[in-house]
Amino acid sequence: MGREEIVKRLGQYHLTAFQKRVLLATYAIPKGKTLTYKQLAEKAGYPKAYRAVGSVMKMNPLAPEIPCHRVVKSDGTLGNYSAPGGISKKRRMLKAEHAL
DNA sequence: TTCCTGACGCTCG
DNA sequence: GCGAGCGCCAGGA
Repeated sequence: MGREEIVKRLGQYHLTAFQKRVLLATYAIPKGKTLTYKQLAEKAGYPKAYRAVGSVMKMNPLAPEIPCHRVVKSDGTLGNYSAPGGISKKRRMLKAEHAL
C-alpha cells in the first residue's frame, strides 16, 4: 500500500485539506517509531493545530492503514485511543513493533 | 454564524 | 510531582 493508494482512498471520503495532510503525515510514520501530536501537527504543516489532530485521529477512515496508534502525547504517555481495545490495545501494538 | 468540544501542550502555584 | 488554568485549531451541532 503506497502513498498514492492512500491519497486515492482518502479522496473517496469527504475530508478537508487539513484532515488529509494530517492522515498522510500519520501514514508516513515509520514502523517502530512514534510521534507526538505536536510533531505530527508540524509535519502536516499546522504547527499550532496539535489539538485538532486528535479530532482527525478519532475519525481515522483508513485504520489500520493509518497507524494512529503511533501518535502519543508530548509527556511520553500514550494519550487516548478510540479504536476497539482502547488504550491497552494501543500500548500492546506499540510494544509489538518495538516502539515502547 | 455562534457556541461547544476535544485521542493536546505549556506554564504556574 | 501534580492539579488547575489558559491557549490553541478545526469540526460539528
